[in-house]
Amino acid sequence: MPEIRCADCNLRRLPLFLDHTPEELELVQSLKRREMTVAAGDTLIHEGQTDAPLFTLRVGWAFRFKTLSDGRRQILTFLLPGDFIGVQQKMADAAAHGVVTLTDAVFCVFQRDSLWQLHRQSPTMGFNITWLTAHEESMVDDTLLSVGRRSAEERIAMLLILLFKRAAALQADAGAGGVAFPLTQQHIADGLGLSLVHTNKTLRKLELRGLHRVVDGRLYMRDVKALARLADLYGDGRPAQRPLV
Amino acid sequence: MPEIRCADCNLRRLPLFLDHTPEELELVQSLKRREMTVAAGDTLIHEGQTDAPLFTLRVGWAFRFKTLSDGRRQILTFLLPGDFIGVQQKMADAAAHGVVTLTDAVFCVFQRDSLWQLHRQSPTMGFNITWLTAHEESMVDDTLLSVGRRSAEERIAMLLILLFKRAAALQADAGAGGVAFPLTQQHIADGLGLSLVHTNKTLRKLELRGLHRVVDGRLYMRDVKALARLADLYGDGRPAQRPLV
DNA sequence: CAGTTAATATGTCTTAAGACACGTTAAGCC
DNA sequence: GGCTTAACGTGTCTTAAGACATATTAACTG
Repeated sequence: MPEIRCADCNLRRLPLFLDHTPEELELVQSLKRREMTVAAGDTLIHEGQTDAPLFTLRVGWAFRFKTLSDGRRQILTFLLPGDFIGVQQKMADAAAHGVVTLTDAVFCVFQRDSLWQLHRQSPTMGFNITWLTAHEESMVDDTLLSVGRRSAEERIAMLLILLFKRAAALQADAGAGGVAFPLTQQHIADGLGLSLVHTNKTLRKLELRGLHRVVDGRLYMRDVKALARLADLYGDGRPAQRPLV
Repeated sequence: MPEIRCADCNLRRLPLFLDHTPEELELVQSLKRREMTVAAGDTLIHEGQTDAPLFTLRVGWAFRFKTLSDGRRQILTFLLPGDFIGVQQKMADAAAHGVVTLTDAVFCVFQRDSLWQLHRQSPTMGFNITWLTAHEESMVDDTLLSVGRRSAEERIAMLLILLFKRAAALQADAGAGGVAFPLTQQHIADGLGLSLVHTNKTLRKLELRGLHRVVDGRLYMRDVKALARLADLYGDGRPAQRPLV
């Protein structure tokens, strides 16, 4: 199967992503080494690995996580198409995080010094990298607020809304018929600092109250207003337009 | 009182910070508008404010936080001298976080387009900004792991170790006689997703076990090994050398 | 097609952490 | 010297979430 040219990348057609100049696209293209197809549940980056290259997730979902030595796991963020992966590894003093796929996935793999090359050859792309990194952090900030201060119900409401919006922004029809939702309840639990059982019960409760529905790997929102009230979320929160590396 | 020239900044003499070229220093100097002195407990950036300038914390401690509408507060990170503040506000789509000082503090204030100017005029400084942003994120990642998956005792052990190391790296004697520790128990609670009362009891328990001591606004480590074991922290974790903007 | 495994579901019991109600201590101040 | 206020400390009771024990269902597998 032929690899896609950056300029032809299907993601770029989505209104979620900013337009880039031909020069910028050419630069990104020149740093791209290959594409990599990975099965669901595979490890892309091992926890503690420090020599990983940079990736852009092109197809599929994944997540970043950390674990304690006795196995307790915390998922830091979920990764969706367009997410740029590996900036933290390049910088981290402390042990880094791992990355595992949730679905079959395709990644664009960049050469190791791309981070520097992007900054050196294009201030705009350098700025975009900073943007993406800051944006990633603000997602972790939100999760930290949830895990630290929200109840189990509130956390789940929050997660459902945010993931729904992110997923909807990646498809043409804005999620009217639901969105693909490849997380198991264990992933939700690990993302919210809850136990599997309590996650199941809470999810069940919200579903019974008619707030949402998960069937067959798809998430349907039934009462976004109620979920948003629960999560103490205001603003439409449509995801901002973002760069795509 | 005269403002300090970047090249003469006392922080730059610390081994914690990387050396910068005269050109880089000149660039930073040219973007600096003024210094700003702020009293302990004052608000530097209001939650939700989007037009804040960029700052570097030069003297004192502060913290970034988010709150829910009913007042529940989560501290995201603590800020120490050398920390660069405001990148997230510039990028955030969602409501941003606030910044409040813990002690009297001095900030260097940069003009509003500095983020772009740094990238445009110096790839190295642009790269440094990305570095700092990624580093900040990895601290939030660590906290999220704590809050999501560590017990109260473990969380407190973690926080004490990390803050002690950061504070020690900022003074000449590596913290042999303890380090200044301006947090109240309420701040610790808000940083770890605990209640004030439970924080007090847990802190008390660790102190009684001889693991640490807090007297008179200073933190003394009595048994770092035991604390590190509790926190499931390995590696000496000496903070990496970092850029200073 | 029995046999295994992953995911979801539910009931019962336990516990870590929260809530509430007080005390204590130290600092600032008219 | 009382008066106020902020931070710290402690005991008792409650509760949200965890632990454990089982089912159920669906998919995969040899």
